[in-house]
Amino acid sequence: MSEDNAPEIVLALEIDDPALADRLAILLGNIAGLRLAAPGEAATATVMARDPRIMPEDIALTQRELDVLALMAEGASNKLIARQLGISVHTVKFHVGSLLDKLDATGRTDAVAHAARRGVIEL
Amino acid sequence: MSEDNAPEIVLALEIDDPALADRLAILLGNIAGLRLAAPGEAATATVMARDPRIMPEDIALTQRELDVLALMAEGASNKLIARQLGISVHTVKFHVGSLLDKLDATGRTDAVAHAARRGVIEL
DNA sequence: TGCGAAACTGGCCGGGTGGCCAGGACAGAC
DNA sequence: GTCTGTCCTGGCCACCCGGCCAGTTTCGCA
Repeated sequence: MSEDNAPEIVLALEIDDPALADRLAILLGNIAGLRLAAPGEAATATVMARDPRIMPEDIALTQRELDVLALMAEGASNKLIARQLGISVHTVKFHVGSLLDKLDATGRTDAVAHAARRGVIEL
Repeated sequence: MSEDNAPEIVLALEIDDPALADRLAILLGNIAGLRLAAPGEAATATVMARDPRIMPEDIALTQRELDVLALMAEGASNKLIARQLGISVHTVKFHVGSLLDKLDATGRTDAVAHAARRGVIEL
């Protein structure tokens, strides 16, 4: 047992392609000393599709949207963002609306999560 | 088609920690349908070390709080979380309140960002 | 057996959020 | 000129969120 100071390795799958993710999950599912991370669980290592994150430069966010997004990620409210950027709350809402649209998110929390996943912002 | 519609999966290891890389190489080395990439070879997916980010033994979150947190990270509303977990909205709010407190966050967006930063959840 | 922690539920309410409508200023491309 | 896109602003409104009060049950542990 001297060897077993090594704890189980927990692998997180971060793969968009469902087919590939499935195959990997099956292949990696039954290996002693290794298991897949439960959703939301902290992992030892991550399996990612080739080309970590920065896939395309798609999403095309404007500078102002990036400003707003960054502050959103800090947990700032619309009012605070408005004050920070020197614009009105209405304008902030406008940008937030655009972000929800472009990031295909249902709310600001979802927007930040999506953006982080895609590498648009760094948490 | 005996051999498959499913081509071999090639995994690249990008892990700095030699001990961990070794263990993974051994574990992943003998799995049918999967092999490790030769140096420089194009891979299907990559295994990366999780950011050494501050790992938390600290932040003691209860199982229920983790459930709620995971759903929050998906952008779910309190109502949706309640339905998902089969509990009332009030209870969800109760757990969210605890999370904001424990994670030192000002709102749910901030809570998810903090949790992700600290490795409590995977985005 | 009592005690605390965790989980759960309710009501109430001020303020935040997001969707909708409308508009204007200003740049660059056609 | 016209047109398109970005950025900016306003009002209105239904809904959501987070914080406050209160309570119950269930569980393990001392």
